[in-house]
Amino acid sequence: MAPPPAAPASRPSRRSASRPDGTRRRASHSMEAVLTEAVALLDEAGEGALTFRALAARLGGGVASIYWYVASKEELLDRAANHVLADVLADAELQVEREDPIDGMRAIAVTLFDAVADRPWLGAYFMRDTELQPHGLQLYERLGQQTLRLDLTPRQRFHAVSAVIGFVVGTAADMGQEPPREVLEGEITREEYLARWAEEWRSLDADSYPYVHHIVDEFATHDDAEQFRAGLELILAGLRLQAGG
Amino acid sequence: MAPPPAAPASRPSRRSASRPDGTRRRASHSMEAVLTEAVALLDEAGEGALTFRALAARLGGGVASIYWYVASKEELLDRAANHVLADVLADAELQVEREDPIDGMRAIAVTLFDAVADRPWLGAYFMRDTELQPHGLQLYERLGQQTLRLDLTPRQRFHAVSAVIGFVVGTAADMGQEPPREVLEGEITREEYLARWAEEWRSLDADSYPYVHHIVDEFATHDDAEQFRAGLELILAGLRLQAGG
DNA sequence: ACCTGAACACCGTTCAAGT
DNA sequence: ACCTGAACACCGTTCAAGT
Repeated sequence: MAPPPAAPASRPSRRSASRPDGTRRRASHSMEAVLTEAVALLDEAGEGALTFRALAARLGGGVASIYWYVASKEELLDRAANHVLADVLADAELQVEREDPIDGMRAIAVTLFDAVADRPWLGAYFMRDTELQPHGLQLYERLGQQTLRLDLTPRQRFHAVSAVIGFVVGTAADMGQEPPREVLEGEITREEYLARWAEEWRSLDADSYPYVHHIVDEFATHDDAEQFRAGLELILAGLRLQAGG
Repeated sequence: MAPPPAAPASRPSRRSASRPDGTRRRASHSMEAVLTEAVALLDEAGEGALTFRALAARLGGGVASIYWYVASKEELLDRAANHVLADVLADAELQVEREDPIDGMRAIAVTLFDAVADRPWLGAYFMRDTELQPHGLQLYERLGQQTLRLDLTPRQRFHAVSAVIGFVVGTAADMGQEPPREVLEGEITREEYLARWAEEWRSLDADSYPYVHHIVDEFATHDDAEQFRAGLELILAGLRLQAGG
C-alpha cells in the first residue's frame, strides 16, 4: 500500500514562555499543534466551541496566526476531520482481513460509525474535499476494495459504497446531534428524556398514529448503535442478494 | 385521519406603509409571514442568507420583532422546516395508495428525498423536534404505516423506518451540500467539476487505489437521484427479504 | 398584544507592521 | 517564514420603552 500524501512536517507546539533572560518569545505553532488543539476543543465542548479566538488562546498566540496554516474555518474543519480519520483508518485496516467481503464492509462501516458517533462534527465534514482529506479517501478506497470481490458491475459497486457511506454518515450525524440542554446539564438522563418524548407520542390519537403507538416502546428503550447495525444489515442483505447470494 | 396540531392563526403580512394622513404605521407581521419569508430567503440564497436582520428587512420591521414569534434561530429553522414539510406531506399522501407496502415506502422516501435535495437545509432540521414539526411526525407515521402491512416485529419495523429516514436524510443532505464557488458562479458546470475531480482520482497510484480507478468513470458521470434510488433499493430488498419475500 | 432602537457580547477575516 | 494588534463588517440575543 502506498503512503498517503505526506502531511506537512510538524514540530511540537511551544506555548509562549519566558526565556532565562526574561525576554518573551513569540508564540510558535505548527500545523500539527493547530489541528490537535482544534480537535481537543471540538471534543471537549462541541462544534460551537471551536472559534479562532478560543483556538488562538489555547495555542498561546494571536488570532491571526492561525491563518498562516489554514485559509478559512472551512479548511480548518476539513483538516481536523482528516486528522482524526488517521486513527479511524488504522482501526479499519486492522479489521479488514475477512474472508467474506461483506463482513469486511460491515467492519469498516461500524468503525466509521463509532468515530462519527463520538464526534458528531465529523459527519458534516467527512469526504467533503478529498484533497484535504487523504485519510477519508483511503477509507473510501478500503471500503470499495471489498466490493471488488463481489460479483457486481462497476456501477453497482459505486452505488453500494455510496449507499453505505451515506447511511453511516447520515445516521451517525443524526444520532450525534447535540442532546437537549437538560440532558447536557445532567438534569435528566437520556432515558428520562426518551421517556418524556415517548409520553408525548403516547398521548397522540391512536387511530391517526397507529405506527407511532406501535413502536413507542421500542423507541423509548432503543439503543443507537443497535439501530444503526440493524439498518446496515438491511443494506448488506440487499447487496448480497444483488451479488447473487 | 386527524388534523395535525393547529397552526397559530395568521393574517397576511403588511409591509410598513404610510397612511393617507402621512403618518407611519408600525410594521405588522404574522407567524405565517415570518415563515414564508424565512423560507424564501433560504431558497434564494442558502442557509447563510437567513439572518434576523435580513428577515426583518424583508418583513419591513425591526430585528427584535421576530422574537415575538420564535424564541431563537433554532426554533425559526425548526418551524421553517415544518412549514415546507406541509407540501411534502401532501405529496406523500397522494402517492401512498399502493398495493405493495414496499412500493409505498419507496414513494414516500423518494418524495422526501426530492424535497431535501431541493432544500439542503431541510436535512439538518428534519424531525429534530416533533412538537415543532407535526408535519414531520406525520410523514414518519405514514412511512411507518406501510411497515404495519409487512410481516415483521415491532422492533424490526422501528429499525426499518429509522434506516430509511436515516438514509434519505443523510444522503440528501450530503448531496445537497453547497456546491463549490466556481460552480455556483457559473464559471464551470457540474460536469466539468466532476471531471476535474475525476482527473485527480485518475492520477492516484493504481496499485494503491484499485477501487477508485475502478469506479472513476461512474463517478464522473453519476446522477445523484439515480445513486440515491440504487441505495434505497438495497435497503428495500433487505427489508423484503426480512419480511419473508 | 405586538413592535422599535439601541446596546451587548460575540463572530470570521483582513492587513499593515513587526521579528 | 511566521506572528501580532487592531480594525472591519458582521452575527444572535436582550431589554426598556413605545403604541
